Amino acid sequence: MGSEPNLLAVIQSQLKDLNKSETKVATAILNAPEDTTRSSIATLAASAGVSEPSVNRFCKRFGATGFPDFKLRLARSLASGVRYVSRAVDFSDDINTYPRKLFDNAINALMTAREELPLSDIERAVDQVAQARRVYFFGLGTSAAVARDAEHKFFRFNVPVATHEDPLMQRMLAASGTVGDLFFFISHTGRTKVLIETADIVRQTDATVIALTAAGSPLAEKAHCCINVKVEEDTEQYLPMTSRLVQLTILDVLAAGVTLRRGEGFTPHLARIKDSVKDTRYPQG
Amino acid sequence: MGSEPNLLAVIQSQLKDLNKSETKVATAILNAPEDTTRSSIATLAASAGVSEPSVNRFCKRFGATGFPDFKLRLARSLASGVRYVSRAVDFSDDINTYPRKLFDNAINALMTAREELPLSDIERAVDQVAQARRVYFFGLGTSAAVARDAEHKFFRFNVPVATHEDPLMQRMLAASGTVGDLFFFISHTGRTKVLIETADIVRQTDATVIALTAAGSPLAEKAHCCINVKVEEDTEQYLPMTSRLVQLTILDVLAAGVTLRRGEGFTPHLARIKDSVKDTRYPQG
DNA sequence: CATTATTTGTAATATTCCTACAAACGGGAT
DNA sequence: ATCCCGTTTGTAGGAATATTACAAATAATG
Repeated sequence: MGSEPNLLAVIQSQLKDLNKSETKVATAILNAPEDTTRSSIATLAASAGVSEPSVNRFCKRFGATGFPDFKLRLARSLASGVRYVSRAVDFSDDINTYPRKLFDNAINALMTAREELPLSDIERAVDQVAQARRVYFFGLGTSAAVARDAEHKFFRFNVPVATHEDPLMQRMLAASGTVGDLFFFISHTGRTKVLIETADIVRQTDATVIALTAAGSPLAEKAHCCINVKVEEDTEQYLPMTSRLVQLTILDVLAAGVTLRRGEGFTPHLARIKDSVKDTRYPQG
Repeated sequence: MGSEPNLLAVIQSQLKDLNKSETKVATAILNAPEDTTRSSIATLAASAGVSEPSVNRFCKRFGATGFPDFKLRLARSLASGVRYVSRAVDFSDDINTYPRKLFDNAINALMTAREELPLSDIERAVDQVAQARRVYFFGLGTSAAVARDAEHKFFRFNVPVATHEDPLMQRMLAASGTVGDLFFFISHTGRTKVLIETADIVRQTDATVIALTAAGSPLAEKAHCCINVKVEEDTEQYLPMTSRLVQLTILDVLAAGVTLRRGEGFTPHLARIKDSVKDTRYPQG
């Protein structure tokens, strides 16, 4: 199920390429999207000041099979998070708009990712992690924080785990890889030179490379197993925000997968780890 | 917009109170909710093995005015995040279910948070950060990774920013705080003793304390300004997953807020920082 | 076992939607 | 300006879809 981009946004963006009656229909819908989902084609035609077939043609123009299908898509769009047509925060935003926009973007990214989860890649990655003798999480910049988070998750599986932000350290460790070692690269762009070079070094050993990065990127090419994160983000202009949320969630998925692989007998071990921090906290309530 | 409870969940929960044909309809819908939104009442009636009026009655029983309205509600439910009634991953899950569950949980947490954004707290926090002479991000465990991420975001504002995971270091820095210093505490539970003690130490100075943590927690009490993250998560049994996503997104919001506060003249500065890493990457394409 | 309440289906009706076609409109050439 | 052609828009009839009224069947109760 390829989740389409927000329908309202699409209509908005094509607004100037529409003819007269289509424009009328478009503005009517944009003005009252919620109502549109509840109205009949006759009602909408009336409130737009056009005939019913015009509405029908409008719907087909936007990929629907007809008006009912269009309403369904619209309802989905409205429910699915993003309310603002323009997603980027700009200087005309204020406290009432930009927090929502950012949350909308985050939600949208996760929903998109959810629809296109590379389940087989995930499964292979879980296998690799579950079997690994040692795991390194390497990332730079924003992804370094993600790598750190991964470390916090994966040490629980009784596998030595390490994170390093120092590229030299990363290279040397990469060169020392052997069978059973797993190098887990995290990168939003997949085009960071030093990371790619390091991945290259790993490939000259018997160790395994997993990449959590953009599909088709140079880093993805180097990996034995790549989990593609496809997030449309204007990284050139803004900071990567949503991509790291997706990355973190995918790491959660991997961790859950390894837990399931370990089986029910493993839960006491996890519980012991949890218990160990109990005394560092004030009790609830 | 009061987000109604998930329609599938409602149907599921009332399943045993339904009569024979209603049960048939319910199971048909639960088995193929996506398809249902696309089918006509005749199709659904056939696949459930009942008559059309039975389907219609079923729809009305669940609050819809009729079948089309029901489909609309169903579409909304499907789009709006959580699909599974039970959210926790357990050992009966497999690759086809647990990744989705985890994503559902993440999306749900963000949607919930979006509906209850503490805008005035956010605004105050933005003020504080924008004016600060120096900012420290303190977190432990999972929140340490969040703090690290925050550091990566906020150094761009020409304010000295630091993160420390060492509690002793945190204490000493806390004690050295003066007017203009901002100590930003990040914690899921808000009950971590050492963090709270450190916040206490800050309060004995002229520095400011901001907390990104659970409402009503001991840590929240210590803060001049607290941004409450209300995420229902069974932290006792599982690891905090969704809460850190919300925290990260809120930090994005704060960063955006500070950017807006700095004004349009500040963008060249941000662009310069971005440009500085350009040569570390292979060009796109 | 009869009676009544509930459930379910049939068939007719009402609503909604779509298609074919014709009229109106607009732009370009003579 | 006027004719022609392509596009746009509306009208009207017909098809699909959904709803209602009612009757048959089933289950529940005394």
